[in-house]
Amino acid sequence: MVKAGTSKAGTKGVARPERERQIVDIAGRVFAEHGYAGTSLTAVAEQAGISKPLIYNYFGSKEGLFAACLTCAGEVLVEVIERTARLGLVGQQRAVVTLDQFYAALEPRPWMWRVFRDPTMPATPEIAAQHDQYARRMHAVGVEGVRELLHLAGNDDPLDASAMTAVWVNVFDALVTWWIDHPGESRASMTARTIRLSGAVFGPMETAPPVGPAFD
Amino acid sequence: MVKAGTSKAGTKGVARPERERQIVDIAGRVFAEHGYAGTSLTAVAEQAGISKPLIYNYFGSKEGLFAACLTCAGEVLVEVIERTARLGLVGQQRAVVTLDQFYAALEPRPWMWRVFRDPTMPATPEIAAQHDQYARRMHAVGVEGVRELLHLAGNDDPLDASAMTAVWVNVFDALVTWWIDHPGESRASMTARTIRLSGAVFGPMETAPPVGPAFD
DNA sequence: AGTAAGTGACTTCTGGGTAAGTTACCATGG
DNA sequence: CCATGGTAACTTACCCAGAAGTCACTTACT
Repeated sequence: MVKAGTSKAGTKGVARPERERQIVDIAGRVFAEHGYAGTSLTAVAEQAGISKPLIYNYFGSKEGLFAACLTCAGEVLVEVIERTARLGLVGQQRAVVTLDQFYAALEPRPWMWRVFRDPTMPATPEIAAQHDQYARRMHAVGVEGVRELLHLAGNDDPLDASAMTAVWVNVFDALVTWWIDHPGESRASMTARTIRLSGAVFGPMETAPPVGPAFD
Repeated sequence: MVKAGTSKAGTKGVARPERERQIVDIAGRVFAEHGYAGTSLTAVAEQAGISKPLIYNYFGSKEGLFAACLTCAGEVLVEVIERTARLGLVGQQRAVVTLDQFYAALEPRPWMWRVFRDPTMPATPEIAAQHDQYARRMHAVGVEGVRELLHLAGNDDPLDASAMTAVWVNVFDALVTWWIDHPGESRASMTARTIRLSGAVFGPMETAPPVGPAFD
């Protein structure tokens, strides 16, 4: 033994699963703020109050840590969008309710959205495949709604539907990002704002949408 | 002298201003693809067919090179948006014409948009101030148009206008990014698509917009 | 000859990743 | 109730590739 008592090694009584959740949450925040490429694991470890090797112990690599964050984000976001789609709403109502559900899901962890859309995420096949899987499922739901809208306007061009879906996703992005930049706003006030803006653009809705808790 | 004739040093007959433009153009492309944080100047130099010290000679640092790209992008984009605003169009027409002008401006250098919105750009005060300056001017123009739209709907909330502007900017972003991802599309086909989508969402326009060359 | 354009070969430092060890918890057997 | 060893949680101190940044030098044009 060397100078017993001076070393700070040794368990702190935190079990692995809890510590992993903790690290993913911190890392997600840092990834969201600086992007994958701009993030150093030293900084993450510092923020999390632990040492770098522990991260490697649990996640294997920087990419592995990002993959964990991506899985966390992807699962939540896909779940929300697919569940909301099953409500069977259409048009403006569908849009507003989906946004409201997103706000609810992102309220505790706003970093999820940024991580999912990080343009600097690693370009490896593993990450790409993982991201693609979630993106496809979300895109499929989005395209379905968009195609219906375009069809009503007499447009069945698949490229138009693709572009329109991109627009729609970015509208989400704008509102979520705006929300992150205005931390004073609650989920409720964001949803109210969404309804006002939607009304200003498309005209007011006939019936109030069934906005409620995240899980009905 | 050491082994005269084997060295590859010496001018290649390219004047500094031209070489600078060249480097900015290449660097812009690389920054756009990998983000500032993910880009190495060695790679840029390689792509440009020159050596790294020349970049440092002309731009001082990696940040300086990025600043040059940002200036280039910011000037062009602000000029487009302010000039288009002066046309005095409103509503749907204004939106479509602005987008068309953006497509025209970005056709030769699509990287400008990505560089301007790079989330990994250096967080130094200099860069932040520079970016802010351009962003403010663009936002101001956007907010002006948006406020009018909202006012017509009886909404004068400044926060609503701010959020709506963010949405509007991201709609741009979506279409430009979609375009970058679909290199087969020309500016003309993008504008046509924009008009179709705008019509599907807001209803067809009464009068055709005056879409023309970048400079009238 | 003077200067602008240009480079090879360095130094330095950051950040991903690792080896080897330290400490606390927890089961057992006495 | 206490020693004792096994394991899981943790750290310090390091390696090393690659990228930022620099220096001394060379070549071509005028």
